[in-house]
Amino acid sequence: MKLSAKGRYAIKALVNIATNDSKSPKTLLEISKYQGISLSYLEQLFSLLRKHNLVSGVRGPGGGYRLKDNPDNITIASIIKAINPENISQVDSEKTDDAVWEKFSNKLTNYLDTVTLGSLIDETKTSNNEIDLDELTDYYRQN
Amino acid sequence: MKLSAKGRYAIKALVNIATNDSKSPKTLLEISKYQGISLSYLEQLFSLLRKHNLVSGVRGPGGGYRLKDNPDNITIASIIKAINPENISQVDSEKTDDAVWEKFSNKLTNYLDTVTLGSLIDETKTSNNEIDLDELTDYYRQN
DNA sequence: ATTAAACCTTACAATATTAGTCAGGAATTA
DNA sequence: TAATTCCTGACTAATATTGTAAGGTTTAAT
Repeated sequence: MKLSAKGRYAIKALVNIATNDSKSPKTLLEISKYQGISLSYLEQLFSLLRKHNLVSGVRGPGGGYRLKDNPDNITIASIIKAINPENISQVDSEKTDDAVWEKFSNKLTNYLDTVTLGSLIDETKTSNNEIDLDELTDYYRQN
Repeated sequence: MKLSAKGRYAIKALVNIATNDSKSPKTLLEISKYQGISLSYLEQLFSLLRKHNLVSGVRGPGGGYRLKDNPDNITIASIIKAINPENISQVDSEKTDDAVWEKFSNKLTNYLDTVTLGSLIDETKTSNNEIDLDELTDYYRQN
């Protein structure tokens, strides 16, 4: 479980996509401009995110990226796991005899499994394209 | 909020001290042998931990380190904060305009404020030098 | 056909972290 | 007083992180 700038970029980018009001998918170029990060770096990140089934890419003009699931179903733990290549399984198994760290790591992972993209999105901010049912109900009641 | 090997060493070392059964304080030499890490590196870590009032050193022969507080009162957040010099306040203030990351960081810090050293120590393992009150009560009830 | 975008690969470089050495103190107590 | 330990700071080498650059291929909309 590693928390670094890489993870921060990934989480921010995914929130960016999650809050995308447009019908068409979000391009990495837009995200790169918004976050002030190179397109190339984002491509590397999204290659991993795509391989781990968190996003799906749409090629060609008008293409871009969409989330593969509802923001409320995408956890921070799954994002961090996706971008952290844990190929070094030998090192990992060496470390697993460390009960203390394993216990903490488990606690943290369990927690990050409860934090979703949706929970990071400001609840008051509603999409332009979506209908707020409560507002609509209030409107009808008053008229 | 940075989670790295440095933090792992610090947390492990503090748990090591917390579970120290001996009357005398735990020496860094013992910890360095146990963890397979250099004494000098540990000294650097403990310099920070001491400055942040998490441990107190006892000098001279038979000296070593003790926790400054009960393991249940020492949080992971406070440990990580202690060993991560956040001198780079400019970078921090630049980043604070990032609502998403700030929200996540706050959530994580709040969580790590609830995880204590005590919660990482195996509950079943009781110190040799301490009296288990429940056991004592049971003993008296039976006799 | 042209274009915009994903998608892929490799190389490169700046910076940060990790892990440690070395050298010297200062304080404490057996 | 000598052993033990804390404490400090400077320095270094190896490695990992973080990111850019530069090329390409594939796909689909216009």
